[in-house]
Amino acid sequence: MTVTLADVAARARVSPATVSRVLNGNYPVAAATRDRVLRAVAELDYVLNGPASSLAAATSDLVGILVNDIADPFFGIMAGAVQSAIGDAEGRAGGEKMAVVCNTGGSPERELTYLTLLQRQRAAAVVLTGGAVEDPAHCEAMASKLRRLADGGTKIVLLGRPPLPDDADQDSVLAALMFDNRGGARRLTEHLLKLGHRRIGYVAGPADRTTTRHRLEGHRAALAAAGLDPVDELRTVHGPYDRASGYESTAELLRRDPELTAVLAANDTVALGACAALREKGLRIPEDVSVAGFDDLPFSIDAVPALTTVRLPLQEAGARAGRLATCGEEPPEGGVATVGGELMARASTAPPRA
Amino acid sequence: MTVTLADVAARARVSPATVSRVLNGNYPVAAATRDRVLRAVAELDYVLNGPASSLAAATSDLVGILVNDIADPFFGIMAGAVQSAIGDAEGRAGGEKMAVVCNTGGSPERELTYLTLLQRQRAAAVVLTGGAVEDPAHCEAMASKLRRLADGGTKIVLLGRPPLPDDADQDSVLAALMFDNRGGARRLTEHLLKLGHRRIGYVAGPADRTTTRHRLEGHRAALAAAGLDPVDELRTVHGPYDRASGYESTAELLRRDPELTAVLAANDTVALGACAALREKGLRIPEDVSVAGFDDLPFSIDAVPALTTVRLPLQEAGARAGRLATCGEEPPEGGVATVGGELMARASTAPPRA
DNA sequence: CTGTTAGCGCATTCAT
DNA sequence: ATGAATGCGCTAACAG
Repeated sequence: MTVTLADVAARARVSPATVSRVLNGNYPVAAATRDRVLRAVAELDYVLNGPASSLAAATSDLVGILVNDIADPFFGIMAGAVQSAIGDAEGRAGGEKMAVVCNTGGSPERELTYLTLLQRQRAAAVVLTGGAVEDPAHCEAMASKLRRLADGGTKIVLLGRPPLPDDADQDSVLAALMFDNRGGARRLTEHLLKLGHRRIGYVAGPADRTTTRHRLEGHRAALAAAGLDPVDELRTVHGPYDRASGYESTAELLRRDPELTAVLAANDTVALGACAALREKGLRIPEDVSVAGFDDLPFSIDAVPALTTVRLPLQEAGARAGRLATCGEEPPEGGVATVGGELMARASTAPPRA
Repeated sequence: MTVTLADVAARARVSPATVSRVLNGNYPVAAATRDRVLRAVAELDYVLNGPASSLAAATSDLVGILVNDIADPFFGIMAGAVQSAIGDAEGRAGGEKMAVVCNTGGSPERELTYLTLLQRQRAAAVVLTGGAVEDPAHCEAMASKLRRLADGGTKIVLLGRPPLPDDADQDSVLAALMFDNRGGARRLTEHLLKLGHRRIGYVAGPADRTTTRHRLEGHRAALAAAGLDPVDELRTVHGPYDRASGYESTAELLRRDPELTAVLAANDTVALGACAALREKGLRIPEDVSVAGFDDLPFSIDAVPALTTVRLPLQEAGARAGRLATCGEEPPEGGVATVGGELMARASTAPPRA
């Protein structure tokens, strides 16, 4: 019923091995033979059996991309860039790697599950995007899972996530590309301080995420440098990285300190929710309250007023991660690189009212 | 080196067949034996070899989700919903299907390439999301590719895409869930007409997409019903489904007719670009020009003014597609179902100036 | 440059 | 309820 490589071989009057060789293109084959084989492939409408091929070769052309939230452009942009880089990397027809994105929904369990599934498929590489959960038990589980994946030949790349705490574990990852969340948040806060703000509320992400912690640390470092109380719990509220959290947390912040003159959000999406809450209270942005986000997602420039934020090179970093995963680029010194963010000062921030 | 099923069998003092049976859970096994096997699996840290398993069983647990643009939440939301539905569908541990999303970037070639890759993997199901390209050659190529996939046992579900033109081809797809793009666009235009608008510009999507065509048809149907020129080419501009297109096309529309009182955009993202262009020209929304989008993505309600649009049940439709793909739900009558959109009249539309 | 040979690791008959 | 035997379709030595 189904056409196999042997059928193609018979039709082209060559051995199965030869067919395999032209299909994989990694071995010299006479041009005439190759043509004959290719013609047979076309005539029989043959499609390679992936599982059989992976079984025999002990590797597959699958590359997994793990994301926390596929509906969030922050991840979508990175995933798209990784995928493009992986597709472009291959020259020969048929030699394409298949990049597949897996949506963990931010759940540690699903993250582990997907890694197991990818391990099962003998994935060629795995790119883990976004902040990691900092729970010790989960960290350990992840580290050992990654080590086993690496032992099985899977390349591991971290994108927007810090290297594993234990150096021995980190050895199993090819490279970690992290964003300068601390620096970005610090510059954002400094920008606000320079404008004259002293009562700044902070809508943070989920408490147990590295991204959340780093951004918060940067924010607090700037406050401390300005002689303000760096750990003013009154002015920090945690919540998910979504619009609703921005809305609710901002309302809460306002309740705690009605005199707030600025709200810093964990990311742009949260900032949008913050704006909505502020506006609903009759507060103008930036005249009454300044607002800033993080990431500079495409919609941020179209917010009204345009959102002050920190631009992260998601596209470039994603592409680089893709090249690293397919060995199209040398890993950075020590396997870790930090890519910076750029402060985009726009209309949503201004000096506080007098 | 790598632990195989045979190793587990040896450790558990049973035959490989028994191990296979407890792992797949589709065969009676004594509780005591099962425990012994599971313990051995845990102790040896065994992970099933996917390719080998797929080869022997002639099927895999991969489900492909094709999207036009993974960075666009329109697709992200659907993909996430499909993925959740697929994950939830499975009861037994280890029996998880692996949903993988493939980013075609809107390119017909990449769409075909991914389908071949999925065919190669003997995917259990494929969900094709978003509008289709209407080029006849590509349609034919797609139809034959889908038929071969279906012949190989892969379930095909169309999500937000019309059934294949040829009934014989459509037989190979399990179900087509389409959005009522025509009806939604028509209601949107009627809303504008009722407000008193007569000079309405339309920023359409790429010319060769079904979604584009249907939305445009709905718009024109409403115009015709109101006695206006339905095919006023002067007031229609095509472009990609992105912000830049909305920006540029709106500028063009304004150039053609500076007296425009409303701009209808192909989707919400495009509408945001349209707003930016309008604002830059010093035009107020909605006092000078009304604007409306389509889809009701999460950010639309936070636009200023809040965007009038048509809400599509992306989440629900995605979940349903996922259930259909995993046979967790009966296909609709005739294999085709249309899900409606809801007009969300918000602040970005108002009567034209007098 | 091409053919021959031997598994890759598992699911599945068929026995028992 | 369990074991033994067979082959899924392909790649990778090894010859020639």
